[in-house]
Amino acid sequence: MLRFILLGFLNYLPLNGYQLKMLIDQSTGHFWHAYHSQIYTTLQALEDQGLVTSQTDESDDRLKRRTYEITEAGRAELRAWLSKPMLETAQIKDELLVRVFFSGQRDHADVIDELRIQRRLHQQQLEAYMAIAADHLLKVVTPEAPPPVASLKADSRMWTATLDYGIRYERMVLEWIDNLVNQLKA
Amino acid sequence: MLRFILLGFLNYLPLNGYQLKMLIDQSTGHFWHAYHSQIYTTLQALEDQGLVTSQTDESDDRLKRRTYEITEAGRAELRAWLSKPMLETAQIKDELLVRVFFSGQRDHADVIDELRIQRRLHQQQLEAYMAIAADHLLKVVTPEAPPPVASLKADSRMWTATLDYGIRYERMVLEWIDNLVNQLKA
DNA sequence: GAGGGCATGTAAGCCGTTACATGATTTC
DNA sequence: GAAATCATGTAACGGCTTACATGCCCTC
Repeated sequence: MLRFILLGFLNYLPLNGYQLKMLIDQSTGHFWHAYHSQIYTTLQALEDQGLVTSQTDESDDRLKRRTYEITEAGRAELRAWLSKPMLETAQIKDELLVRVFFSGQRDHADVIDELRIQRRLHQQQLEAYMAIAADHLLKVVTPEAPPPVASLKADSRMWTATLDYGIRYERMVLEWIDNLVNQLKA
Repeated sequence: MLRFILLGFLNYLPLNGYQLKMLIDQSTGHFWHAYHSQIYTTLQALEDQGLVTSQTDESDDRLKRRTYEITEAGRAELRAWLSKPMLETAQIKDELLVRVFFSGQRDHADVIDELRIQRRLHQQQLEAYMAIAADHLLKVVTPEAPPPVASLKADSRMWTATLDYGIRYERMVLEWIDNLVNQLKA
């Protein structure tokens, strides 16, 4: 999965591993996070498969900075992946729900405490999402240059859609927690 | 994680691997699924650690049926896990969101088609959740006997809470998809 | 006797997590 | 000169997925 995220970003412009990590943390990481270790190894794998090329920037400094560029094969791979629609839904994996499921015999007060911790965290996440301006992402991808791709507007709309998902998700969780806490207090 | 799910169920009553698989599929599997291969190997690991014991039923047939029972150490392990509250939120991992994120350059019609497939699947899941009566789970766990644990009522409430989560989640996703489809059509 | 449900296992491989490890540049 | 940020890697491990493999029992 991460391979497609990397190809997806490199499809916009050449980037190094560190920049990819930053981009992911601020965008796709909210629904598919990755550690830098995995990013570097996956980039290596993509290069071995000829889907990206890399070059060390010798020009301006002695920093071992490696910039990755997508190849035509890489773009084809990305397009092929996108063209095959998902036919199942994503599986939820949420430890909190497992904990709640088996919390029947726990002290209600303890369960409520835990739910309140979660509530605070989700509240923070909601606020973080709402603070992200829609065009913020545009700025991240294109620091001080005009868009390298013709219509980043269509992309921007999709980015906003995933942000919208995050907001709806966090609101839903907050409502669920509030509802459950109230029930447990009664 | 699966270890705690297994301990959680075995904390109610002794079960074999197959029964655990069935129970998971119908309950916790909605937020933490598991393949039978992992269930059997994890049960073996739990036994090696003295958290469960097993015995082959020789009594009535030649079927190699192995029933697992939780030990006192197992109950302690489960209690210890439950008593330590989660301090982070679960990470979402949703391929659909990754796909949407990078779908800016795709044909809108194709994206809409894909979203409609997802809509149908989520609609079905929502209906499945709503069809599950709250006491259904009670029946699954205690087929034709009185509850082995004093108050399964408290547990039942928690099970219902996770089911409620599922319903809220599916509704949220449906609304998000409808909203996005409408936007893409405009 | 064919198919579906009951029942249990092994093994390879992939992906992701955690930890270890290093070093330059920039800012206070 | 200390701390934060930029920048890149390796390695061990654990958990999950996929595939392979087997065999009984019951119903049609």
